[in-house]
Amino acid sequence: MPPRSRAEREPAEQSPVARVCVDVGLPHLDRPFDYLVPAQLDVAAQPGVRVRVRFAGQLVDGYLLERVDTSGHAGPLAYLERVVSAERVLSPAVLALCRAVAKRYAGTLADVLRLAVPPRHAAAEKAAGDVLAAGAPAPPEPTAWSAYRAGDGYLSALADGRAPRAVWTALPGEDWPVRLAEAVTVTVHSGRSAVVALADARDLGRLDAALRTVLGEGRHVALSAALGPAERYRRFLAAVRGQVPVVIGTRAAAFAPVPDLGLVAIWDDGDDLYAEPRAPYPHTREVLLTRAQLAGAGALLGGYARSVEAEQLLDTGWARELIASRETTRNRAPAVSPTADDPRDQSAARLPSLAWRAARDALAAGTPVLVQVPRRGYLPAVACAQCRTPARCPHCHGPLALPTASGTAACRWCGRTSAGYACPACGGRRLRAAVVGARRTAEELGRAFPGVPVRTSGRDEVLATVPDEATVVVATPGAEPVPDKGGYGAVLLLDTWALLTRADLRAGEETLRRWLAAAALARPAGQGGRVVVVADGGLAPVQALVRFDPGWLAGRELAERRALGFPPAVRMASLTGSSGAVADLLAAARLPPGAELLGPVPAGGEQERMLVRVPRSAGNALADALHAAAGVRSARKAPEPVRVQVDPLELL
DNA sequence: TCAATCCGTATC
DNA sequence: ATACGGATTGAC
Repeated sequence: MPPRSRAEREPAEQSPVARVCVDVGLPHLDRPFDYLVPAQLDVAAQPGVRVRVRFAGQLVDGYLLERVDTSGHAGPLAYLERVVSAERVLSPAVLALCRAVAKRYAGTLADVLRLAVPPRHAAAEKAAGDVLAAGAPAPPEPTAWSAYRAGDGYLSALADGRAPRAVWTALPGEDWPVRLAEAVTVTVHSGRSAVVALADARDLGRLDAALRTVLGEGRHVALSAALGPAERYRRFLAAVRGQVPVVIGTRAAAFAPVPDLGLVAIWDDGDDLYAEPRAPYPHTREVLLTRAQLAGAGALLGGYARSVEAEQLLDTGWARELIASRETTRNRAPAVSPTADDPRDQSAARLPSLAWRAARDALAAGTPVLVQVPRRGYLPAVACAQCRTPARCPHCHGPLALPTASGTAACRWCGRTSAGYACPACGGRRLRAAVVGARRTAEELGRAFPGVPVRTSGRDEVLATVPDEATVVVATPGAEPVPDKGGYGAVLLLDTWALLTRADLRAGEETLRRWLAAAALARPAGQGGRVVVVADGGLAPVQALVRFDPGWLAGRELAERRALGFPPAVRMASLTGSSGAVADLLAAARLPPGAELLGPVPAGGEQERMLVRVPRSAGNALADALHAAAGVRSARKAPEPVRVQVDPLELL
């Protein structure tokens, strides 16, 4: 009910001052503003509701953060214009989380709130949430967690209402959705709630199904951007209203409101989908860890692989290791053999003979075969057909694009065509697509294994499962179908050099992560399960795969990051913009002592990038300094923006 | 001396 | 962003 006229408005009797976070993206306005609550809005104007206020002459949206008795503001206060909805979408705990995330990432609270609270959908709000409050779920049964050394202890700690923190290295073949559902269920039984983050819709679907079975129907909601706005808001409201104790979902679910948090969990935290693309670019893992810290909740970082950040949590003692014994791991793992990528040793379909034999034997035994190939165009576009050296432009060293029908390859940077290309390494004159796409690989394999069905699973068309029979599946990383039962008889990892030679700090870790995701779907060696990786057996990621020991590689990588001074061993910020704007920001910033500047390097177009490096202990000071400097610039109406990213994923 | 305009600054 | 205040400029 809007007030009829300005003159009639009177302030509410109790706590007439509302502190409001206005939704403007300007860093220098990143603080609450005080408004008077008109008596008519007294009841609706509760902390956490959306409001509309007049700000600098225009109506803007905002969140009511708190009600207080008096304002420190010297001038007169304006009245709240409207309470958009009485729904309290921002809980105190989530507000505290958003503030911490904004601080950590040098961003504004308004920006983080946009990530945390989905857009309102009035119709969904009106339709009274009728999520069925199901009866008590079945008591948890003894679980397969005892295969891990501290597994039972971890679960009983959750059941006892404590807050254990662990990095969990899942066994090959592990039914991880069920294990996660068990951890969530014992937490719910302790009277607390849980939040679980998954990288993509497929993983989300698997955990969703496991929770229905283990926890019971109607006790959780799954949030993802793929839902329409109405359904997304409806499920968010179910959580806000305390109708479900468990929220699972992709990135944004890490902010989901649940009462009395007992556990945060994330599966496969190395997946780069967890890096939020919108300002201030927080990483889901960091959001959840911050949340566990603030709420005193347990934390579980699970995966077949181990990220360097997870390794660091073990190294600092923040989390404990949840891992099976070497013996158990050996018993569950397939046999892994590296084989050289030698063009002279190729049987059918460009397969090295070892890989071909492994596939043939698995098919003969009536088991499925998984072939993992990198996504087409993944990196170097074109390579020498003979020695596979990536083809580079002779003029500017940019990558060459696929040869056109006329046989010339054009540079993707400078556009020059090089008709008479000769490989600088071997003198070869023929070029080929560096990564053979999944589809063509499938055609070639179909010819190599006549009579066997060959299917593909890629980004555009993902197969969820594969039956336990003689079938070849060609999949790109992340799209590997899960075997109905038993597991693959053979897993072939092809064109691995395209992953390994990526110019990325995380290439080794990322390669192992993708290999393990495929290899973990193979049968144990005792049941004939084999993995053939077409790569040099001396490489560290290959050794880690052979031993199924991702912790070993993560430890090495962490040591290397320390030596090189890269995150997570240090805190870094990247500043991207025009060279003038970046210099301007740095001039305005009071960087903490010992801050080191790296760069500038060109960052595409007119843009360039500077890196600022500080010890981890100065991370907060760095973020504060950059946020303040951005505020000074925006107050001055500096025309050119600078993008500030703290610990960005792609650093090289 | 006054009004139109420019610039800087706060935005409750 | 926009709105306001104080300074600046130009014409009477």
